[in-house]
Order: sequence, then C-alpha cells, then structure tokens
Amino acid sequence: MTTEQASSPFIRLFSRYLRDLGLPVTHQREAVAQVVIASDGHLSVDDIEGALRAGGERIGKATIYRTLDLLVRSRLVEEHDFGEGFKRYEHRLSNNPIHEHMICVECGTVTEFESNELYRVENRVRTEHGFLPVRRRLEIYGLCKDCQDAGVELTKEGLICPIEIA
Amino acid sequence: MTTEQASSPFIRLFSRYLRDLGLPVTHQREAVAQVVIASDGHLSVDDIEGALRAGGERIGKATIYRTLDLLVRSRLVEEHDFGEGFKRYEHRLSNNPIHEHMICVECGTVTEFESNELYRVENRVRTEHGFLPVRRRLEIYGLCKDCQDAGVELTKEGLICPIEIA
DNA sequence: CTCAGTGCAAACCGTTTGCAGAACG
DNA sequence: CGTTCTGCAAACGGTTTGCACTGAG
Repeated sequence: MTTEQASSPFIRLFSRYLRDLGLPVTHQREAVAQVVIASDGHLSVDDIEGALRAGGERIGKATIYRTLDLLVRSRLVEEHDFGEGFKRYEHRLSNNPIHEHMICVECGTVTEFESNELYRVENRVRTEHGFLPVRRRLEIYGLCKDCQDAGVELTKEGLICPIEIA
Repeated sequence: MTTEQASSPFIRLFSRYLRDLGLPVTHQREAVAQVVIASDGHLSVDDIEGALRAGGERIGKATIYRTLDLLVRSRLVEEHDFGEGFKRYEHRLSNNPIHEHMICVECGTVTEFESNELYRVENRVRTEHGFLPVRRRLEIYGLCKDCQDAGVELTKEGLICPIEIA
C-alpha cells in the first residue's frame, strides 16, 4: 500500500508521457498516479486525497487536480460524471476497452458491463447522420439486485403521462 | 413570442400538477414553463433567463432554478448534463419517448436520435445482472457532418496504446 | 542555475439557501 | 389572512488560478 513501491508499468507509462512532453516527473505526480492505478473503482478527488493522506503523503488538492488533468490527457485515466456534483476517475489499464456503467439510484454502487450493441448504434449514427463517433457514454440508472432484495421500491412522482396533445 | 398567450396544453398540465400538490400557480412559474415549451432545443438557465428578459419578464435566477426543479419533478422537463459545467433543460412533449444525443465536440451542436438497441441492452442488464433499469443515458461525442465537411480534424494526443501489460 | 511544479488561499461559477416583502388561494 | 413564493444577496462546494517558494533536470 505504500506509494513508494518500485515503479509499476502504469507509472512507467505515465513517466514516459511526461518526459515526451518535457515535463518533470515529480514525486507528487507519481504518488497520485499510484493511487489511481492501485484502485479498481471510480475515485473522487476526495478519495484520492484520503488515500494519499493514509499513505503518509500530504499533497494539495490543486496538485491532485492538475495531475489528474495530465493523466486524463495521457489517456491513462478516464473522467466520469455520474451527476453527483463532482467528477470521478478510473484508470484505463487492462480489461474492458468499452465498458458502460449501471448506477444504483438507491445505494450509488457503480457496476460495469459491456455492450457490443453500441457498435451497431455507432455504425447507424455514422451512416444515417454522417456523424463521426469518437467517444460514447452509456449509463443505466436503476435499482441494483441488492437493493431490490432489500425491498427498496421506487416512488414515482410526477405526471404519469405528460405526452398527450402537442 | 409573448409569454402571456392563452395557456397551452403544456402550461395546463403543469398547472394541474401544481394544483394537485396544493402549490400556487404563479405568473413566474407559467412564464418559465412557457419559455421551456416554446423552445425545441436544450436550454441552459442563462438561455431561459435571456428569453424571459427578451419577453419583458424580469425573473430572478433563483426562481428559475426553483421552477425548473418543479418541472423536472413533474416529468414535463428533462435535465441534461453534457459536461459543460452547467445543466440544460428540454421539454418532454410529443416525439421520441426515448431519445439519445450525439454531441459535436467541435461546435457543441446536440442532435437527437433514436436507438432501439437500448431495449436489448436493458434486457440483458436485467437478466444478466438482476438490475432494474429506470433511466438511461446514451451520449455519443464526435464530429458532426458540418464540422467534418469544414475540414476539422481531431488532434489525438496522449499515449496511443496505454493498454499493454497489467 | 533555471524553469516548471507545488501548496496555500483566494477566486470562480453554477447552483442553493435565508430572509424580508409580495402574491396566491 | 395565513401560507407559499419571489427576489435579492449571501452562502455553498467543487474546481481553477495567482503567487511566493520548492524542487526537478
């Protein structure tokens, strides 16, 4: 759990990226990168700050934001916004090149899944609209199995069928 | 373009919603609702405020936010976040019950399209993960036809293939 | 040594909230 | 008339930025 372990492949890739751009490879940048790679979840900046502090590092939020910006630009890390009012970050090493998210509106748990149907959607968009897809985002919000088993019901409010006349 | 025209079906539905909840139907609420229904685009709060001002109304931002909250809860209006740092709002009358968005990363234009493939995805999520879908969001970011025709190229930066070793 | 990075605190900006006065029912 | 709304301005919270100082190359 220390942030001082010998450089992982991820850190090495990040260092290379920085060096290619002529940017210094600082201790702080390595530490932030290390935290992001060490987790397989979707980290908030507070999560990252907490993990750093737990590892004995004391790095300012500004530096964390600035480093995350570099990580996102290097494409080693992906930025997510699940509508919580802040961003979350996830490394892009190994597994699912395309991975979508289902988010439980009750407990907030984020689970990933794959959807090859999206290829079809992108092809249609390309041929039918002449649109060139680069990046996509599919999020399904609902109730996870655990919450359903726990008896959670979704309370619908609002008009049942607003679509009537035009 | 006046906000004082006889109540449209939309306004009537909204009034009914408010009355059902025992809430007053105020002039401001009708004016905000009128602006949202009068546009077929994706409005920011500033857009709405501007349209109100252009119509001779002077309504505070706080009231606009509070009214939008009611409109969203009534399900007459949908809230979107395209990652611009603020929200956009779109009425849900008529057309596409399911409509996804493709967003041009160059000019910001948002175009809607339908994707029945999503039904399949939701079914899979339900059967494979026991997840109960309620709401979904699919956004495809890329280059619209106009920007491609105008010769816009996407400059890739970052590591080409970060996925190597684990 | 020099130039970029870091930390702190202040600035930012979209959104929310508290409160005195106005309006709905 | 009591209750809710409105408008203003101040508060909020995540993120960004300016600046003096530290550290990488």
